[in-house]
Order: sequence, then C-alpha cells, then structure tokens
Amino acid sequence: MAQPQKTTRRAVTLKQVAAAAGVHASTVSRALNPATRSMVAPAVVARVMKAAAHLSYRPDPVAASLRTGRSKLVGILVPDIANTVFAPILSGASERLSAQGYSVIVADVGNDGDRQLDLAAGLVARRVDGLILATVSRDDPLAAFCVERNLPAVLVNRAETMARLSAVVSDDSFGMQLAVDHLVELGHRRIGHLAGPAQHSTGFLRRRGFGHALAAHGLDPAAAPCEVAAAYTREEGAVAMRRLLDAHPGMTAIVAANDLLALGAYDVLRERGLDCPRDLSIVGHNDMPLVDMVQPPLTTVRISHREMGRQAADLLQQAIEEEGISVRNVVLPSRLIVRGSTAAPRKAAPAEGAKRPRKAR
Amino acid sequence: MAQPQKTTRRAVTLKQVAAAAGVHASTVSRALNPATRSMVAPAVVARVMKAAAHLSYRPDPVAASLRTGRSKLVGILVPDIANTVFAPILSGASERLSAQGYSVIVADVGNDGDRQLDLAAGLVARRVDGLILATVSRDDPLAAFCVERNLPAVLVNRAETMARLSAVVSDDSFGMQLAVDHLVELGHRRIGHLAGPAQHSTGFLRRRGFGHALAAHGLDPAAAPCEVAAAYTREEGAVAMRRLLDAHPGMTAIVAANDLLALGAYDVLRERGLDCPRDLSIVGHNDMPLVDMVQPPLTTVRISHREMGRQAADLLQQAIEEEGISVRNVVLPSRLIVRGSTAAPRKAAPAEGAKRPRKAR
DNA sequence: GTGAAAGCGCTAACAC
DNA sequence: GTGTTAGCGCTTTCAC
Repeated sequence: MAQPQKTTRRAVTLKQVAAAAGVHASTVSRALNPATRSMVAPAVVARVMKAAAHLSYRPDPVAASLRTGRSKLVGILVPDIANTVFAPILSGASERLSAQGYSVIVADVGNDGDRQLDLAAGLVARRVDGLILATVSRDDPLAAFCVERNLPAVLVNRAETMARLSAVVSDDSFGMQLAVDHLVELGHRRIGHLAGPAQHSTGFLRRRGFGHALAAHGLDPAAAPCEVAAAYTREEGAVAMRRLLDAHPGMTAIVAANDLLALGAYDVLRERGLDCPRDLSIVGHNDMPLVDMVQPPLTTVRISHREMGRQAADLLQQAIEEEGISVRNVVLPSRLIVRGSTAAPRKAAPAEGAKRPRKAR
Repeated sequence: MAQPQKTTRRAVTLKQVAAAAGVHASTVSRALNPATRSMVAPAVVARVMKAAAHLSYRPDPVAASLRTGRSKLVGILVPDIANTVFAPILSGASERLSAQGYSVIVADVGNDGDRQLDLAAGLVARRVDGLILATVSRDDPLAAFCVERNLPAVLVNRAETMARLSAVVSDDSFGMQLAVDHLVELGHRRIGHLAGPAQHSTGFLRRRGFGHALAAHGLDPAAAPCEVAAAYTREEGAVAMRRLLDAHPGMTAIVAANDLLALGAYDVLRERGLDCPRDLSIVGHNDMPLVDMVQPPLTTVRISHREMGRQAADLLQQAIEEEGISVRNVVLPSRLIVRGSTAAPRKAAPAEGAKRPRKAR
C-alpha cells in the first residue's frame, strides 16, 4: 500500500512572495489586488508580480474569505438538477459567473421547504456572496430568508408574487397567447388547459394567461376545460389529462403548461387510441431537447433557459458588487415553434365552433 | 441609493457559546466535534450543546477550513452540465455527498484541456477535499494533475487507460454484446457501428466491444461497416451516419455508441426517406430520457447514470476519509431495453450492395 | 478534563 | 508608498 503521504498542499504564501520581492506581505497583497494596486509604486508592483509569477503563487481564497467575509462563491438552488429545464439555466449561469471569477455551488434541494432552508443556511455559512434560486413558489420562505438577511439573490424561471427580489422569467402570459392564437387560427374553439401547479408562478400565470388569451378571442375562460397537474412531470400530466378528457370529451385542442405535461398527454392519447393531431391538437411549453423528435413532433412555446441563466447571473453580480441595487424584473420573450402536434380540428366538429378551419400557416 | 447596509453576517461564534456555557472556546470546539467529544466530561458536553442550540450556533466552515486544510467541499467537473448524461450523474453524486455533509462545487469545464486544468487548480485553491471527474479522455492531463498532487479523485462514466485513479463506469463491452446479440437474433448479419470519439473510453471500448461481439457470432469485425463520430452529438451522429450509409448501402442494422448518435442517424434516415426499422434497425446506448417517445421508440442499452454518480461519491468519500485507499474500478451492468427501432431485416435482402441506393446528397 | 496560546493566510486600519 | 499590527473563527498542541 502506498505511503499515507498527505495531499500535497499548496505552499507558496504571501509572505514568501514578500520575502522574494523584498517587501512586506501587506504590500504584496496591495500590489496583487487590482483594486488597491494604485497604492503601490509601479516599480514595486512590477517586482512583486514577477516574484509571484516566478513562485507561481496562488492566493488562498479561503483565508481571504475569512478575512473579508466575501468568497467569490455563488450558490444556485435547483429543485432537480436532472430536470432538463434547470440544466441549461445552470449552464448559462455558471458560464457567466465563472467568467467573472465566481465559483458556483450547486445545491440540488428537492421540494422540501425545510431542507431548502437548511441547505441555504449551509451556503450562507460558507459565505456565498449571493444566491440564485430556481426553486421558489409564489410565496416562498427561501425568498423571505434572503430578504431578511439582506443576502443578494435573484430568482430565475419562477418568480414570487410580491416582488421582493429581482427575477428573470419568461413571458408566461405572452406564451399562452401565442399558443391560443395559433389554435384559434387553426379553427379550434373548444380548447382546454393542462395547468401546472398553482403554487409556482409558471403554473399560475400560464393559467391566467390562457384565460386572457381565450377572452381576447371572444371565448369564455370560465367555461374552458381545465385540470391542474400535481407536478410538472409526465406522470402527473397523464393523470390530469385523463380527468380532462373524461370531463370534456368535446375538446379539440389543449394547451399544456409545459412539455412534460404535454408528453403525459401523449401517453394518455396513445392509451385511449386517440390520434394527435387528428383527434386532438396539443401545444407544449419550454421546447425541451428532443421534443422535436417525439411522435408527433411537439408544437411548443420556446423559452431560452440558458439565456435566463445568463441574465440571472448578471443581475446577481450587480446585486453583489453594487450596493443598494433596486429590484429588477427581466421578462424574456418566448416564441411559438410550430410542429406536428397541432392541426385544424376535424371537419366533423359540430355546432360550437362553426367557423371553417383555415389552412395552417 | 439605499443605505449601504452590509449583509447581515452570522454573529454567533465559538467564543460566545463558550461564554454562555461558562467554559473555554477550545472546550466548546472539542465538545461539538464528534471526533473529540470524548475528551470532554459528559456533563460539560451537555451544557455546551444546550448553549449552542440556544444561541443557534453554526460553526464557520471557512474558518475551520483555513485551520485544518479540509473543507467538506467536493468538486465535480463535467464537460457539459446540460448534457442529459451528466445531469443524473451529478444528481446521484450530490445526493450522496450532501447526505454526508459535503457541499458540491460543479464546474462546467467544456472540452478545453487548459481551461479544465485551470478550473481544477481553482478548486484546489478552494481546498476541495476531492474531485469527481466526468471529463477525462483516455489519457488525461487532469487525471495526472490529481495523481501528482495526491488529491483524492474518482473518474465517472469515462475511465483513463492506465488506471491510476478509481473509476465508476458501465460495462461498455457487455452493452455492445447485448446490442449485437439482439440484432443477430433478429436475423441481422450486416451490422454497422456508429462509433463515438476514440479519445473517450466509451467510444474506444464500445467499438472494441462491438468487434468482439461480432466475432462471437462468427462475423468478421474487420469487414464490419464503421464510422467514427467527431463528438457525441446528434449533429455529428448525422454526419457520420451519412458516411456510413454511403459507404455501405447493404447494412440492415447499426449499433450507435450512444443515443444522441442514434438520433442523428434517425435524422439521416428521415432525410433519405428510409424507414426505421423496416430499412434499418438502430440500437442506441444510455437510454436517455424521452428516447422512449421518439419515433420509432429507440431500442437501447440502459445505463443508470444516477447510480454511477452515487457510487462515485461513495468511492470518493472513502478516498478522502481513509488514507491509502487503493485504486478501485467499479463496473456497472447495463441492460438492453427493446423498443421499436429494431426488427428483423427485410426478407428481400439481396446480395452485397444490390439494393437500389436512394437519392444520396 | 480543561484552559492558554499559537496560528492557518490573508486584508485593512493605522502609523510613519 | 510602505511597514506594523491586529485580527477573521476556528483547531490543536502544550501545560496543568
């Protein structure tokens, strides 16, 4: 067995660089920090830099953190890393953050509020400079936690109702409008909604947006078929879809609050021998990877999650580095991607939607 | 501008707990650390614990880290967080690690070797206790980096050729055997391989496994159609697939080195008006989410990436906590999931390349 | 079994 | 401009 030789720890300290450059440690610290460099004579700066490079000195962020209280560390809380929605958010955020010298601690915190709070507290103990939250419900203890301790934080993907923190979200209402406009244009009148959980802003706002969009076409939102899925999963989507179909056999189209729910709806259609889009048109939301390959290819509202992550990172950086930044809300536009899951309703559509379906665009 | 009121930092220190309990700070430290608790009189321990709980004391990991050199921090390097293969690995690993009190820093490091090394060095500066590497090529500088500084590290998903570090991988060879057995059993003889990049162990070993599997059925590996994709992407899969199809019109089935490549193959089939599985059977590898929903549903070799992550985490924890652990290799079994992309070859299969080549591009 | 003291590597008042 | 000094909050010898 190998010698239990301890991990070789980094050895070069400020002091050693100081000795090599013939100055005091504090001078080295000043010379190496861009913000304080101007306090030091240019000649000395040069000498110090050379010595540091020569010894391949690397500053110790832990020691610096202990001293300053800052850490160049940012925490990102997601409910589920493996969910294809959060991965690009993470990716976009960490791309930006690491370009700015921040490291990212990812916490896969699930949906349990206490656990979330716990992990957040852990990150704070680690002295993260700020938090990006992809987890919050419309009224979230985690948001309150950050507000209370005045910890820089920005919400991404989901917002909370009272806007105490900056957030980057997509335009849920607009997205639903795109979806409904598309279906109405195809000739649909009996349009149902497979809604997301109401405690998330996305579920809530998309449902409301759906109603508004219907009303804009003179359709009655109150009468529209709607079932709420218990979670944003294919399985729960299927469960809600069965209810929806049982209660409203006359529907010719549905708008799902996200792609996973739409795929759950696919499962139910298959299980009942129904054909999409012949018997029922379906619109999703998110444009996750691979939904262009399912059968039929899913018509959906595209959101750039990676861009959301990037913007959230930028907002957070500002919140960290500039004091007293005000709350800001960034709303990203979405757009409709028309594929094969939507078509004109079958001719045989009786009474209700008498209008002749137009040829799709 | 708002009052530049600083973030409320945690206030309760060891000293304060000590004062509250009427003992010295060092005693509190000993009482609170399970490893040293036995040095303190039980009564005192109780008193200290009570005081700590009462003040809701939280130890400062940064200070502890500075003092001890350890951090309860683990770095995970992935080439692409958004890739559906790595997300579950991450998820499984962080599940285990956080259960053991470790926090996870995820670095999305891309494929650039220098950048990888740089970020790894940054993590080491942050005093991570160990690294999980999902990035390595078969001969990787990153692996060398860890070995050199004797930094606990385990490889996941991909292994390096000289096994200097522990690794958790799936049984690539066995997986290919499952795929080939299945196709041969269906009656295929002219089976091609859409290979992954040879610098990754997966690409290399699956290709070799493919050859062995062929040989086991009396087929000549050297004569088998094979094209290597430049990367594990749908696009590169398509590129390689076009070459494969052009060069070997007589094939009746292909085994792809992973699902993304298989989906690229789907794209090419569609573009050429070919039908899967009627004209060509396709087998993937990984069983990514949603490949059961594409058309046709993909027959593939299932790997539990989440489990890989979990086991890598366990191995790493051992490497960190027990000195002189030897290199260990965990090979996870895979299994074939038969879906709709494989079927018996068409009866009419004529000699070599007699089949009418369809419109090539 | 407990207290005293030193110090991890750095930064920021404060001197000069 | 640069050196001196004093910690950040913790752990760990070393005394007793």
